Amino acid sequence: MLSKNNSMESMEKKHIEIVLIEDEEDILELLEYHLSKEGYAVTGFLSTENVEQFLEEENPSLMIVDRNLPGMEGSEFILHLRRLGYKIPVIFLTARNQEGDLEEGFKSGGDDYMTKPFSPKELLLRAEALLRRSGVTANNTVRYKDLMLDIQKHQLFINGKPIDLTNLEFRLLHAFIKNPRQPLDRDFLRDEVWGNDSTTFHDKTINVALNRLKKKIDPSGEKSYFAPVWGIGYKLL
Amino acid sequence: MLSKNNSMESMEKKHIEIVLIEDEEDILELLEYHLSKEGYAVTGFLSTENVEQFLEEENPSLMIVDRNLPGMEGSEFILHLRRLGYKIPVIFLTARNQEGDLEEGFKSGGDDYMTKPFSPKELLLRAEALLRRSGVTANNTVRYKDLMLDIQKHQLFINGKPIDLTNLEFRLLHAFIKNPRQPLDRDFLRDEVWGNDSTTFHDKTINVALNRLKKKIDPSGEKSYFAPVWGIGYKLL
DNA sequence: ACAAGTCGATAACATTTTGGTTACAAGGTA
DNA sequence: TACCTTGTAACCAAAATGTTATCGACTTGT
Repeated sequence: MLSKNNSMESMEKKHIEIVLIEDEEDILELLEYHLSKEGYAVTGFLSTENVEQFLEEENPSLMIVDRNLPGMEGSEFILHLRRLGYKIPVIFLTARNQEGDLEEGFKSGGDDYMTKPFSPKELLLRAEALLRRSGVTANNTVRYKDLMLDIQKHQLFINGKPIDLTNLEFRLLHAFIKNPRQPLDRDFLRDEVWGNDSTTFHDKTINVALNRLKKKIDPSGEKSYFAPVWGIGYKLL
Repeated sequence: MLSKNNSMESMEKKHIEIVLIEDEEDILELLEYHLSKEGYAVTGFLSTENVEQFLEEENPSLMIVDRNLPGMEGSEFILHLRRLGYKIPVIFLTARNQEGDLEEGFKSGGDDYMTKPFSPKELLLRAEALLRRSGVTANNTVRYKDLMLDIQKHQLFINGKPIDLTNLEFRLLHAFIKNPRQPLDRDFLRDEVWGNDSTTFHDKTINVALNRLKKKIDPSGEKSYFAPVWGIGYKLL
């Protein structure tokens, strides 16, 4: 009964990303465990380092941040992010419990504030409430293997590294990622990527376009994302 | 100094309505006092009775509700309101501190939860944070990096230095600051900045307008706030 | 296995599309 | 009128995409 319920929740929340910043490793692991169990996709950090870079690539729905971090203070970091225009919901964690801290946390743009020790259950409830209130923004991304296509940003990431694609290349790759391992024939690609209106459509247009795409996402040719299907078209491996 | 600050805050928040439901009269009065002092328009109730009728007439921005009320339980009442489609933000108050209560409060649609005794200061901070997250913006400035847009004054500040913008330039920059790092396509900008009524809309209108904006906010071109997204539009970096 | 035919890969070149910039015109406002 | 704002047009540059040619690889029939 319980496990069934959990698996159902996993299904629902699978796409919700949460960022966790906490320098005490055991607490970080504990929270990661609880959040993952609920079906959230959790990414943990031991400091604010690298978090900003992460945010440029992903669009997490929530951040849970310790106030007391090595290097940059948690609230300082959030204030910094707010100044940069990030509106992501934030729950602060703190060992201290002085009103000044509380105020600093909220004033720097936090949405909620929990004082250690707290029950994981309460954190989950507060996270859920905050996500509900924020109107959980579904992450508009499509993934395949190490490829990640952010539709909104119109950007491809390979292992987190951004790769610039042209419009045509983007549509082409999108078509393949939507149908992985499927041979896509030339007619389908013409409709899907180019639009079926073109009366004159040269045979080799697709070849050349795919060739350019291949070179851009795998210049050394070591990964071989695509394979030709003779007489039909191509497929994404 | 303090009073001056308070009066300024009052000016800003004057129009924000808060509903308070609390059966202990002394607590009700205490909270009414603190909230009013901050400039909120507070309406207090000793029970859930009549609240629904009140909501039909007014649109308060926040409700602060005791869990333990005569007649109908606070969480039960909020659940009832949620079922009716009310999305108003809710902060629960409770004397008890058992996890079951907490869960019931959040599950019934509450946004935050405070256990008595609590400091009025913390309640104010939490109320403010929740209002901010709900989009009730008492302050009308938008920031992005070193850009600060004062909506009311219709003025841009760069590192505190005022820069005069034309109407069009202001709307354009506002659109971008509201969606930082996102490519905004030409159709979106036409709707958002120009208004979709225009039948004849030249291709280059946006180019020229953005060009003028770029020159005005960064004459030397060293900061590169904007980047073109080929075939799509532009984005604010 | 081999030859012919078909299709894909690739590179070079051509064309089209799109963005940047400037100058000028139309309209509004002090 | 003298400005200021905004739209329009013209031109150029850059980027993206299409076209063509050549080569090589696979398939098939004998």
